[in-house]
Amino acid sequence: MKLYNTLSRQVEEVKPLQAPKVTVYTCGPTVYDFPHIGNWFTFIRYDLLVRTLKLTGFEPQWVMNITDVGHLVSDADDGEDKLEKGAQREGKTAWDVAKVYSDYFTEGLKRLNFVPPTELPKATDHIAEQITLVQELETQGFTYVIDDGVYYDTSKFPKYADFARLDLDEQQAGARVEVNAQKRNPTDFALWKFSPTDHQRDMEWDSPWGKGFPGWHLECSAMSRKYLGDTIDVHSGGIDHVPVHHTNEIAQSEAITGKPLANLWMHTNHILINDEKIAKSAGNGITLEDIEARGYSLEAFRLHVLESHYRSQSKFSWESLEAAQNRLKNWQALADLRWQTREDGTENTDWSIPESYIKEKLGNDLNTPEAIITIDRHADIVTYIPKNVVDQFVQFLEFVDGAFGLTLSRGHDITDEQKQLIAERESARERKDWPESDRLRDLLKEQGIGVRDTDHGAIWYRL
RNA sequence: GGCGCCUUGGCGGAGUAGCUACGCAGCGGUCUGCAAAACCGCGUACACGGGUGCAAAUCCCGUAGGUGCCUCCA
Repeated sequence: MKLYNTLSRQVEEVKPLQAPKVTVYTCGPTVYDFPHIGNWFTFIRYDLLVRTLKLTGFEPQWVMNITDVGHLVSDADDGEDKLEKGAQREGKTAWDVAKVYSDYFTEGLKRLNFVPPTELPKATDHIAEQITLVQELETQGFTYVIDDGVYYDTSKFPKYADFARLDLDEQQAGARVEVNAQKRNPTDFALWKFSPTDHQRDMEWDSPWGKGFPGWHLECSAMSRKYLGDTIDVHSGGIDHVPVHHTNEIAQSEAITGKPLANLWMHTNHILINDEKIAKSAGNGITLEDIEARGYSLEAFRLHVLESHYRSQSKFSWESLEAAQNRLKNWQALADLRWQTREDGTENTDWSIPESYIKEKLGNDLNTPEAIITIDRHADIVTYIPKNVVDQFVQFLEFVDGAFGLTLSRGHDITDEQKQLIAERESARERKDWPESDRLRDLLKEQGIGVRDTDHGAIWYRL
């Protein structure tokens, strides 16, 4: 199993510390609003990672955090809290908002057929661990206190710029004006923010430094350590996290443990809609509900996600989703051949061949586009399944479902009545009673069943 | 200003050197009772200019355009 490692900027073999166990940490959602499809793109790709690790013989332990603490829009004093803002918008407390959207998210994982993560820890359940972490950093001299909080002094961590290959001096030259003049370095970030004095926050906790709330990078350092130990095998997140969030996580965790936070860092690229990034202000925040409202299945959406490579900046369009849905139908038609086996025939596909090919492609930095072709090819060529290989075929379908998170193997046969209609149509055709055979074909069509005639009889498929 | 990425046919999107994926859409044909499916052919696909190779979409240099991040962000 090979993956591109942001740390080395190269494709590397995954080498877990305690194989076959492999620890995976994913930076999860901030639950202040409905996730848009760009968010789901990312999470589906981590699901793919976990599935592929399983496929290649590993036993993944997958932890994805849920950020349910409201963090400031920026570290500047005038920043707004996303959760509190969401609460204001909906006339609720930040706690209510966090609950609603975190429930929505976990429900979404099920709707999209995710492998259930081993843990889905919430930041608000790990305040004590986060405070401990700040204390450890304080003991080791990495912190300082200013008016609005406890900060991390990035100049004390010499490797700070290494991970993202930042050029701190040049960056400062063109960066926007730093609002907080009390910070020692522009890259310094809050570990613990003090509550404002003029009003009460919905979410705040006592700490050795006063009432407040944790900085937003802190939870990942605290929770990954708690659940997966000092060094994670694969740490994943959106590409936008490289220069700030993950850089800061590394600074926090490695300052304390002296060990690598993760051996391999996987980052997914973002998608574009109409050549623009997804942003609430652009009004292109499409949700799962929008997809379903247009008549597309979430399974088609999942397949659409897998059609592009996770490191490329791919595009979303309704046309592409339509194409994915058609592709899925082709695959479903192939899967439905399991109900239409024949005793005789020379068709003799060895289903272990595409299986190992798909494994090989996925194992090579999750090359889903190439893996997908394999199934297309077979969906084109195979017209029936001999009875004696149906078990192997079903096993292949289960393999595909496991690899891509689909439900091809969970299909069901058509009803006896429908089979009867097909048989009647067959005999009508033998009698050359074309009006009757066309009537029966239309009847089946109304029931969502298409029929096509081959040299070895009629084959049905779902429309 | 800094750090990156990208540019493939009507659309989407693969492809790290040689035989030119795949899905969607179009045209012509074979086949078919009609369909469907499949297959064949077509619309001369690889931003531009150099370079290195017997050979480049694929490697190197440059140009143009686009785009992401540096601020919350998947």
